[in-house]
Amino acid sequence: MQTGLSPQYNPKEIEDKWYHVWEKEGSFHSVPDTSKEPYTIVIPPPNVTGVLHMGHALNNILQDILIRWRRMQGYNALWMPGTDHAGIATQNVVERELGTKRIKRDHLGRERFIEEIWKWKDKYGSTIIQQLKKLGSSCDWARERFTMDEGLSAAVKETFVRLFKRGLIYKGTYIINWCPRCRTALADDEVEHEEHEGHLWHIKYPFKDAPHLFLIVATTRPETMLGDVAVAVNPRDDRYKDMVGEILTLPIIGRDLPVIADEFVDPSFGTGAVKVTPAHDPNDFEIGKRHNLTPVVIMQENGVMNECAGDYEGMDRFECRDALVEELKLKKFIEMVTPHQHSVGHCYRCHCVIEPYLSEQWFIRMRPLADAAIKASQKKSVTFFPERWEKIYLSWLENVRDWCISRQIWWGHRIPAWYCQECGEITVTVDTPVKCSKCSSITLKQDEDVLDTWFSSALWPFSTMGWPAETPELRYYYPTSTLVTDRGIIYFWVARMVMMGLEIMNHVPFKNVYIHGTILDEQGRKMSKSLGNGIDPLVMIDQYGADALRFSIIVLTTEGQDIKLSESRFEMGRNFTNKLWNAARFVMMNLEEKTPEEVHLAPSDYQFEDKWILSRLNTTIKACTLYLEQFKFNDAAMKIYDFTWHSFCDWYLEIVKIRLYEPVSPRDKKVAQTILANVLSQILHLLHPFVPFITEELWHNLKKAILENKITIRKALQSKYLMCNPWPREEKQYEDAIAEENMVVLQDVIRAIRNIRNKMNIREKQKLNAVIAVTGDGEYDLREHSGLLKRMANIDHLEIGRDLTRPANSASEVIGKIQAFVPLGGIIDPVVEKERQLKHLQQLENHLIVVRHKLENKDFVAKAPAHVVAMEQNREKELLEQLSKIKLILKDLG
RNA sequence: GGGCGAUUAGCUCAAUUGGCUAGAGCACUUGCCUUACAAGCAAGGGGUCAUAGGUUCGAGUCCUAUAUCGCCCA
Repeated sequence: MQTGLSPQYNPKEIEDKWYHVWEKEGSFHSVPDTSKEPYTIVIPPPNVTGVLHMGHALNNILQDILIRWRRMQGYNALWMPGTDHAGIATQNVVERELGTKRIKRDHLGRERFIEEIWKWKDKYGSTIIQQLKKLGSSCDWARERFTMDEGLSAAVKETFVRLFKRGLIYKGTYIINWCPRCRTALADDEVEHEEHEGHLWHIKYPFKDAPHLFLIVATTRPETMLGDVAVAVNPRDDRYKDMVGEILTLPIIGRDLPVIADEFVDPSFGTGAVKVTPAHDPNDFEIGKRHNLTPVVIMQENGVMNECAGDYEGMDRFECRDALVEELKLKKFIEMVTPHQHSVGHCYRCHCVIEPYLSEQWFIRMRPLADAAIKASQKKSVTFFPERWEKIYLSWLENVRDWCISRQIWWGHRIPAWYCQECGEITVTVDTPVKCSKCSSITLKQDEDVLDTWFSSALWPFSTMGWPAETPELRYYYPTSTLVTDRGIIYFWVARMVMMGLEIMNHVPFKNVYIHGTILDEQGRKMSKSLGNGIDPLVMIDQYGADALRFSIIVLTTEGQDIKLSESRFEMGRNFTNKLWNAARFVMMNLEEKTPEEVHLAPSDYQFEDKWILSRLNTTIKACTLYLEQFKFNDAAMKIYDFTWHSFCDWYLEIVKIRLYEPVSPRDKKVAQTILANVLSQILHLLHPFVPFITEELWHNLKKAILENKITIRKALQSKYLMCNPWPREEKQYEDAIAEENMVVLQDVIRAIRNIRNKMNIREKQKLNAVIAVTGDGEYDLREHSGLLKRMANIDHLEIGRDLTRPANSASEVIGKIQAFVPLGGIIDPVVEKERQLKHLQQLENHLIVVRHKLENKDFVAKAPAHVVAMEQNREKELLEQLSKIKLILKDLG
């Protein structure tokens, strides 16, 4: 018996091989074909700077399962891959690298710096793509896109121009979030808020006309007082009512500050009087507008104080804070300092403290776009799985503010707006204009800024399909079917894609959104580089194999819950792939015939166990398909796992060994071989989306063995590769409830006898005799299955009959209406046996108490459904019968 | 401050929408290298379902509080 397969599964020998074959054969490639239904997923494009982490792994495994499954189901499945140019992140990476060579981007200039980034991208940008391939991702690589490539850039420009013309994009001067390190504006959701232990400084502002009197304001950011233009109080605050209209003197600087009244001021915060710094605080900006105050900007773009900061010019903002507080203390302007916890915004790219900053930027008017996106989910044009995420999506859309889309960096899509140097007119067009649209001057200068990366990502579902060109792809694949992503980018990406899809394409970009959990470490913390608690998926693939990684991760993924992960969890997947490997090895070893003959089977050829395993398989196919339709990946995986291991391997393989080793007829052996091959083949099909490599490898070996040995396969071996074969279908004719019920009884009896063997210290190899007594009419004709029973429990002489009595010196077990007696003669340990029986007696009595308690409750009998009552009554009867049997045995034992 | 999620076996998680004695993987105990697999086989042990009330004939499941932990938003 040789199969050429090693007794241990070695993933390294096969994974790369199959990936290359699939790719070379174009198996991942999809082309529009109106005779087939499309199933489309666009990948959440990873950053070009990215390196595969566990979050990516989970995200892409889920997508690959869906794509492979739908492809097998006959859909024209497209998984559109690509990467994101990640403006700020990529620019930071390249700047850092140049920094090691003591080169600054300002020295290089814009064009040469961008050249450097492209060079970097060409060199490292495909890292994560190669890593996705290691996972087995069946993306259509021929269609791979990059958010900065020509087509996508055209889509960005076209969208910008359209939105501008529709009045949805405007330019204006507002308070935005400014990162002094990245030297750019950020959108609201690009700011991460963290609670900080800070201080509340109470500062005395003297009255101009009475410098010995003060009004005290409280602030968490004292350095911003340099930009103060007023002090505001609540108009209903009696403490300050009389002071409204008075003039204060800004300490240090000496600027006049009017005391103004504004509803916004919360009388309970601090002293109830707040300094107003319109250039450095969003609320103050609004107050400033209401009161016609001129903002004073006190900081440069790099966080260094400017000329308006007086003596503090040239000082970093935090140094300035310390120095200024010192000076205020010295000059007795500090009333008091109290500890104060407040939330501080940080840049999501560099973690630097964000500065609210007055600046002229481009914005998208969000209200109309958000309203459309809200309607889309309310109408279920977009459905979230699990559905609770819809609320998160809605709450953001309902409260969204205008989106600042301009970034003061160099790497990205340059804003298609040109300024006339003569008349100041702004021309917004897709193609570079030659002259001003108003005065025809040719002195045009393009806006220096680039667009937020998420602007281009928002177009991803249609820009990747060729839009703005009217491509067959766009018509065929849009809208896409499912989006799979992490909850972290519901705002950044999912909501914005919906808005842009509706605005530009007049249709949502995807029907379903599946939000999966976040991968955490063993202690439930997020995996991060700084904590060093990450698990590298590539190391895990190297150690356990990609399939083991995939299967383990999926088994742990329950309904969008977060996943606590440790390295040892991958053993589960490895053990399973090894089990599968060996089960297949066993099947193939036993298909081999010297002179194979073709036999066509009829259902009448099937033995009991054949009918049983086919019925179980059928149930498994049905459940697995249903679970996948509901995005219950782990239930689907567990179902096949359980069937493969605990039905097929533990029972079917063991039961049919006798038919393979000592066949009663060549035909019956052939029957067993055929069922083995067929069931294994179906298992490989069901498992393929989860563990693509090992299943493809085994299926090819199996296919070869099937053909060589003239096995009639249940399904024609259609495709060249398993990945292109049809997904198994539920077939009613294989359903066999009786076979399933009977097998449960047989398994119970076999386990009971094995238990006796174990408890009495009798080796497995030693044959025993057994007497099986069936009470009453004996629902199960055990005699029909006595062969199976004898073999599986290693019984020599077996007597089966109605109401047989217990032979002397027997160990016994009660299994429902059946009693199994194992005569042990001198080797029985009466003490152990009595203990066993007493324990069982106790269990049954406990159960009886519960059942009787229910039945004695009149309300239960009256109000519970009849079948529930009948069930309990029946149980009571069974329990009483079993108890009487055990009591009899105990009496015998003395 | 608001919202969401979690709390079930030593650990990590299930439980088909309220109805059999709450399941699985890992870990544990006992016995096995039985030629598919020791990454394995066979047989076991292990749970006051966070707490307190409530609804119901019946609650891990529904409701109301409370506690602890986590995430998001302000």
